Amino acid sequence: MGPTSRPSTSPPAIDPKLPMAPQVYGNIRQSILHLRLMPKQALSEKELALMLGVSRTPVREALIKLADDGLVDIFPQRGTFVAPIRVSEVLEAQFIREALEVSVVARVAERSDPEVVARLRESLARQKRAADAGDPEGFMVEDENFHFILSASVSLARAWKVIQNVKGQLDRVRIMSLPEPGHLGELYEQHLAIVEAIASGSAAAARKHMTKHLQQVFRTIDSLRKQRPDIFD
Amino acid sequence: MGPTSRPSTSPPAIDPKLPMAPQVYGNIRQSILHLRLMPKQALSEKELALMLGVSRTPVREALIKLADDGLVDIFPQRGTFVAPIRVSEVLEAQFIREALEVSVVARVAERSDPEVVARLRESLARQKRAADAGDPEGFMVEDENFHFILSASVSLARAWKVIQNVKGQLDRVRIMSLPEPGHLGELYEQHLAIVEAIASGSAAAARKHMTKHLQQVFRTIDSLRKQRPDIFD
DNA sequence: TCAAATACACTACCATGGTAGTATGTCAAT
DNA sequence: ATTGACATACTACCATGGTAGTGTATTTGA
Repeated sequence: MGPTSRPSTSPPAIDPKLPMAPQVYGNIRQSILHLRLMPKQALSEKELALMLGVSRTPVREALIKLADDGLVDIFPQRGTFVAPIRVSEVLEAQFIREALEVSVVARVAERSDPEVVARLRESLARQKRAADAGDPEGFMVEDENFHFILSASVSLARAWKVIQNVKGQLDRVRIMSLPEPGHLGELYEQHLAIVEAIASGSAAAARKHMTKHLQQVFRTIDSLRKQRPDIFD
Repeated sequence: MGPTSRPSTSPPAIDPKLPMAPQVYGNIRQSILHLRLMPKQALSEKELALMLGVSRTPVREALIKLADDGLVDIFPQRGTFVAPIRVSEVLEAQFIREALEVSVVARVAERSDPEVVARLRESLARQKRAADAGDPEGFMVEDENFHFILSASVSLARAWKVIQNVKGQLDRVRIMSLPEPGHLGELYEQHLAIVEAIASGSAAAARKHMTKHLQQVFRTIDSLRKQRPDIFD
């Protein structure tokens, strides 16, 4: 691989000027979500600290937060392990996310702010480009941004934080299914329908389309359990 | 105060056999919610560690988690402070809680499990006793339990965790308003209506009554802002 | 050969010392 | 009287050593 080629998802380097703990958290989290750290794999504070070039304290703090997210299991005095993909927890994360995002998008549709709609349409354009180019990584980033715009536009920062946290349980299956042919286009169409509902000021339609969009993950889980039964509970 | 009198809410003692960090977290959290630690008050790792008889590490970990809950503000290299009651954050917490609990109770009503209804009625009986006795502390405990039963009965442990976390923002105002005359009875009646809806299997009615119940806090905020403007942002 | 006892390597947890960064109060210079 | 430099006293953050508890391999007993 030449210096110009971008690794599929390189773990971001650690900046010694910034607080270490959040960076370590983000780094490990991304590694788990992208399955560089495989489910059930043992993680050791000492080893991670060595790899990331920091001491054990920020690593420990990061692992505690990841345990809170349900992405790692900490067994006191025994060890810390990447959490297996537990279907029940994925479904519960979906339930929580759906409850929140549907409520959020309803509020967005009630306001139906043209400036917000414009920003959403810009995001849609970028999504279309990524989908047409067959760029799952790029699409993923813009997908995140799309959903962020919704929460932020109605000043629900905390809701976004909660969604982000529980979404970790969903992202591992979502990321694995992204490369499937036609999938990106499907997601784009669903986003489009949501924006149209918002633009028309119909909270009920926005709710409906968001619900359908988020329940897409059910199909993803089914197909994935057949292909990769090894990484489930 | 004699040895038989129970302090209104004594901070639970630290058990050296159990993991310290969660105990410290719970202890400080309760102190904040019950306003023994006042908004904007400075907290120092060292001082808290000394008071609780533990080292600074578990205190630090507890404070990090409390910062995540929005109950303390950590300013790196400057200090940690009990978060003021920010109305915008209280309202957002209400939004999140409402979205989740309404979805939960709808699911509970869809199932309408008689065994669950029976457990809810038992909780109602205990609430009534506490309300009639004018025991806000006892009512509060049973209130928590009531809402816990709802989430647990449909196997939504994570949802309960999320609700608990964001509810911290609401509890400070809720706890202050509990002693108001007639308030306990009101809450009891609202709980009762919710249980009736569940028993009749009407998800729509359950949603409606839960929404109304949770929006009670709006009135609480209004009256409290007039009485105690000092503790708001 | 097999079971119980032991030693070992490993863990997360807690305690504590060092460091860089920030606020405040003191004092000199203008 | 006001401003600037400097010393001091804090802070959160990170590094690291010690400890009790846990699995596993090894040895010891028959």
